[in-house]
Amino acid sequence: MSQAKTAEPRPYHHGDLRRALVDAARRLLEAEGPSALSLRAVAREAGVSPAAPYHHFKDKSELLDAVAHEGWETLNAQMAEAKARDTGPHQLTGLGIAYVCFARENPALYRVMYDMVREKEALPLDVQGDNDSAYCMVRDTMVEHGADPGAETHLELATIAAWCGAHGLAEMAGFKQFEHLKEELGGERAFLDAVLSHMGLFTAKHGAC
Amino acid sequence: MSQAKTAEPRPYHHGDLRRALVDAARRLLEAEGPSALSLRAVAREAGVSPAAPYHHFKDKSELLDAVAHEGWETLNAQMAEAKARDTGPHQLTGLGIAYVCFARENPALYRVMYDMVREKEALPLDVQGDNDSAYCMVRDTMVEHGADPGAETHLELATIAAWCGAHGLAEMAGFKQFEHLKEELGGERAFLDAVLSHMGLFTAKHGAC
DNA sequence: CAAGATATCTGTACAGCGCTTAGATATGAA
DNA sequence: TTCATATCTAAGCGCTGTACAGATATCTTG
Repeated sequence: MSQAKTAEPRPYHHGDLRRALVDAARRLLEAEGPSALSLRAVAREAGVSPAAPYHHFKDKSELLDAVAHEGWETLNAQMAEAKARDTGPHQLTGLGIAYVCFARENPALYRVMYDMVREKEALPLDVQGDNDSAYCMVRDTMVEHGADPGAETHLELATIAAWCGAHGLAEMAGFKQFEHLKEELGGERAFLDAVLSHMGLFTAKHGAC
Repeated sequence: MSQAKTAEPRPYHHGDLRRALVDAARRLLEAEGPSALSLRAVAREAGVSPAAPYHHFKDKSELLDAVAHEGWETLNAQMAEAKARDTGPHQLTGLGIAYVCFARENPALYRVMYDMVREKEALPLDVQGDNDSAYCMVRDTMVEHGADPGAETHLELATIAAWCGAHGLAEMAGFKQFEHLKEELGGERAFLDAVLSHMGLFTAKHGAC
């Protein structure tokens, strides 16, 4: 491509309202939670009129899509980092911990991410393709030194099972019923480690969050 | 108690508007999905004014609580039924299947149920108490003939791990990426069976949905 | 049966929401 | 300089959750 005609539209008035809107949304999300994420509130936070966002996003859900997309990118990056940090046999555990820790540290963002996933009924990145999505990272790590390569083990199914467990734990780790367990085990991190190891698909204990 | 003073409030005008509202909500939920569940729409469906529900529910979320509560009761009943149907070594698998099947057959209701759970940050029924909640049922079944009673097995953690896996699968089983797997395995039911069995905590395959 | 207390429901209203439309304004191209 | 176009504002529609005043039906008490 040439330089800056078809590549980037480069807005005029605001500089980059699209960017500013996504940032404002993330700021609101962290400060006030997912229920405060109205289009009008985002526009207010960004200092523009309520109708301005419609020149950059088809509707509200498209804005949330953009926020969620950045969330998935961050999650992918953090999991890649965890994988690079530990190349030993506990890599899978490290990935699981990284996943759950991200969700626990960014609960509002994780909720927006999964709201979008539920609406689309699909994980955000192509599972088939050999891209570097988190899902494929888990699957590949499973091949390298995953669970026992028994006769009945189906790679894709094992990956799905692991993903389901990690997602379930990510959503439920904060439940009040489990607080006594966290104390018993010595903190939330130990609790996450313990539950993941009981899932069988994340084999040993580790330290990577 | 005597007859009808402290027992049931028995409303006057409508007969039992509270009941009618919950039923209307469930009807709307099944017909139009969770996004159509506005308080006004429920009141419309029940044939009363928009303000009428406020004499029976503090606010909208309390109405949804009631709907979700009935959902959990139904789920508990279906799991108890599954447990009674098969008293053999595959009881745990039957419970897992019953859980996921309920969620898959009542997706909108399951969403309302878990929205409430996420908001309260707690499972709906007391996990500690020895009541007959689904959670306790899973735990007890695990004791009776669950996974291997190895040295490192912590009953509560194993139950949580199983619950996380089942919830994850319940939310993700419908994802488009998994359709080719369902075909490969011969239907969604076989897919659910296979993923659950890969979780390790639900041991063998079974037939109970 | 009469009458007052109370629970239930209606009508109306308000602020906030997502979104649309028409018009103003700033920018890039001719 | 002029025009086309991209960007933003102002105003408004129908919807939402919720509050309040008043009407009405039922229960309770005499």
